Amino acid sequence: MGRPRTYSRDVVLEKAMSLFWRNGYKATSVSDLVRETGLNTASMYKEFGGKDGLFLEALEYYRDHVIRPRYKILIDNPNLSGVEMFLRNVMTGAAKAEYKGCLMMNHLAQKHVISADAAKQVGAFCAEIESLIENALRNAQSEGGIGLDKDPKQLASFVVFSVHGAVLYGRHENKKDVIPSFYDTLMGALRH
Amino acid sequence: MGRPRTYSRDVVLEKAMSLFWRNGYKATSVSDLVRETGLNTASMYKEFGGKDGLFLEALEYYRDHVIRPRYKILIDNPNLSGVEMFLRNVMTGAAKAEYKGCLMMNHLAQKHVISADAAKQVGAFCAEIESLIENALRNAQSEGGIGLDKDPKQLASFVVFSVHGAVLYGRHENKKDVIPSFYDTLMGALRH
DNA sequence: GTTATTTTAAAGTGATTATTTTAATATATG
DNA sequence: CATATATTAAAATAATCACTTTAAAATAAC
Repeated sequence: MGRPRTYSRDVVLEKAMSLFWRNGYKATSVSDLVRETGLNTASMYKEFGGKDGLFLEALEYYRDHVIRPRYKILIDNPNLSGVEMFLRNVMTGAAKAEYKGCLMMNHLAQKHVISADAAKQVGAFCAEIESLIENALRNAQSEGGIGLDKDPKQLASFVVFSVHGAVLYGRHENKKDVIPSFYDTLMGALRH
Repeated sequence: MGRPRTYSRDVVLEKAMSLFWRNGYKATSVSDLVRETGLNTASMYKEFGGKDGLFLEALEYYRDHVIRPRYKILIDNPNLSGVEMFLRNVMTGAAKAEYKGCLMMNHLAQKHVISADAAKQVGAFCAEIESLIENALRNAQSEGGIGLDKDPKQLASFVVFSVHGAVLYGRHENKKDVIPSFYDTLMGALRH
């Protein structure tokens, strides 16, 4: 009952995500959000509670619709080749001209500017990837892909650390051509 | 002649730098800046032209007073041990609890929010470090510290890429203990 | 078709944003 | 001591900030 809404929740979240991704939480205003999403101000507060709530849901949307398909590769291939493919994807992505970084990791450099809930979400997101990679590396080790002297947990942290590097380094407009070469250097570090 | 200023330019820049470092450009307001530095609003605009100008000078202050002493180690030791010491410093720094990242690299994730001049400054800063490391690695190669099959320029990019990783990854409050171990993994990647 | 319910459009909220202006204050020079 | 010069304090600016309120509009149930 009542007047039907004219907006699609997913369309709104998709557009809000894009804005937060490109400009960051602080530099994205509520008027930017309502203008770009088409969502009415009152409806935005009714639906998401405010800018913080919309940001939090945009983070979840990003995780579920942008990143989850990307690390499906790690779930389907929980082994060394899964890690290889994942890391190669990250590096080729970061080498693209219009690279925007990662919505989550971008906000690590502005952690105290976002809400505590949002910061927690960012941490959980990175931990989730790290544990997927750890699992893959553990399998890789038992298959002989990486040496028994290695610590899969530590190596998984190192891989995610490298992803963080790509997220920031990929923002340099020059330097784009060298990024894919990091893939080989990193995989060498995993094996040796 | 005229009324003497009651502020010290360096003290103002030091405090402004701290604010921008901790909160980022966008989340640091002019009223924050005048309150914290003690500098009067009118004097701020007279001396620095505005928030953008103050930020730009804070970046320069950071480069000259915070980072330059840190990569003096690369100038005094333009070889493999210089790179080792530099990288170890970065990793132990990023592992500290109160780690704030790098004022310059922090703003890579919010590049379009800062002025074009500031963004250029950030790029030049990273390029400067990269060329110092390249020089050190070139010497390391002729001294036999790293193999002749390696490309010093590419390795230097990889090292700076790793510094970017530390800057972001170091913002995770948990995960602090694993960061120093990345040093060994990275140095292994340089040698092998 | 009335009523209850929900969303919309649009104006209004006070606080904060970066920046400017006005006038008082403090010094160096003549 | 007067004057020129520069910095100060403090008020004023218009724009934007996140957010709220009011009332019109559109539907479902009765």
